Amino acid sequence: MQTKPQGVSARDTDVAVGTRERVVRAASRLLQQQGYEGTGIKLIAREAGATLGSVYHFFPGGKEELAVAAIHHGDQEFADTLRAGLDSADDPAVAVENCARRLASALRESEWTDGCPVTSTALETLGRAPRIQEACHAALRNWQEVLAAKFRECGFADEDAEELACTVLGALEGAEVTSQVFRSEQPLLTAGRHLARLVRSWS
Amino acid sequence: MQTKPQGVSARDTDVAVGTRERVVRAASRLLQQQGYEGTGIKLIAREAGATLGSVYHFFPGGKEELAVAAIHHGDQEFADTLRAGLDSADDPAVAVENCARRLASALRESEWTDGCPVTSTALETLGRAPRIQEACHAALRNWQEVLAAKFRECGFADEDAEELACTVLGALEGAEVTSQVFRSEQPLLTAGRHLARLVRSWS
DNA sequence: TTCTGGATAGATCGCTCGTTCTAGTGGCGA
DNA sequence: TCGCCACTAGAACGAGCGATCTATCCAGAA
Repeated sequence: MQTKPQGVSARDTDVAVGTRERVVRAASRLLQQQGYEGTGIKLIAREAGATLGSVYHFFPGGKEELAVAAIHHGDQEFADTLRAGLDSADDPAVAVENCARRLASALRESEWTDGCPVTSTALETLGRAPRIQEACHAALRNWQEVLAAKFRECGFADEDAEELACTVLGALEGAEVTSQVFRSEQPLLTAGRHLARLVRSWS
Repeated sequence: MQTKPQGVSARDTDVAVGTRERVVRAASRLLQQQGYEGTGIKLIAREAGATLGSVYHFFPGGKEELAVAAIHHGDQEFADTLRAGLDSADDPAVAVENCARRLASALRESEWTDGCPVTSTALETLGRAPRIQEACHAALRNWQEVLAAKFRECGFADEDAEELACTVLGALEGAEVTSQVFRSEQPLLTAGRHLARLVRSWS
């Protein structure tokens, strides 16, 4: 058990949350915003209200092990967001469009910084950090499965559901990047509308 | 005028190409593969068969100025790829699917490393390097315009063409990232098929 | 031939990186 | 009460970063 966190004014300080969890949350947020190479361990520790010693105590594998844990965290968080959006409507086309709308709102509210939690890290570490790649792969698979489950529930054949989930997730991610660069909700909202049209073309 | 490049065995060495161009090409490739923070100026110089002095001679603005030039280079290269793919068929749906196929082949042949030349850099520098963001923004706009022109040629209304171009580009980029992480052509090929279906839904 | 300035060359600077190391703290079971 | 151990704390290390600097090279103008 950690002693009480007496960090002064760190952004992720939360008295009810243990040091390890605070570090993972800070790492997840910073990786999302600045990527793997651009994020230093010392900054993560400072933002989490922890010290370097604590970070290496919980993650003896260093930066790579911490990144893997952070990606798993972002994985589950994004999956929850996705599920919440999909549950907002029975019709799969409407549900997908609602997902896009929610992502757009969240993006604008974060000043266009909080996009997909793994894209940046995944691209930077391609072919150079297998553990991290594996975590990113698992995250994408997980999100595709969340989408595929919704489509199957709505009567899509297994293969159609799987493939559609792959395309919808990819399109949402691509539109999210576009929205971030353009600093506009429009690309995500347009993608949502077009994806709804695509989904409807099966019925 | 530069003297003859006498770099020994650098990858981008090409006797017919000036030092500045070799540096830009190497920078573009490395930014694409490892992102902005992960790519050192010294490595760029080495890969280009140039020295640090030459790099700072041509790019007194340092790493940021070099990155902007590299992104403009990747911008035009990718636009050419896109145009070539779109010119391969009159039917816009077939053309888009062909684009996806070509991107998938190129990706596999590069061992899944050569994806979109700006995504990684764009995400890493969000809100922290305005010049670079501007270059990425211009690149995305340029590629969207290439797609929109094709759609207009094929009889789409201006607004439909613009919006469809936005979604198609985003979907291709997202599918490309997915293909890179999965080390498989399938996500790009599936996205191509679905995008063709979407395009056809207008006719 | 001499001069000039674009281009090359690489040593060097201050800084930050990821990591390691030792010391210290405090709650809890024996 | 004592000892243990999970945890905190931060100084220190070598390596590599981006950037600066001086020295040199060499084609073509004068």
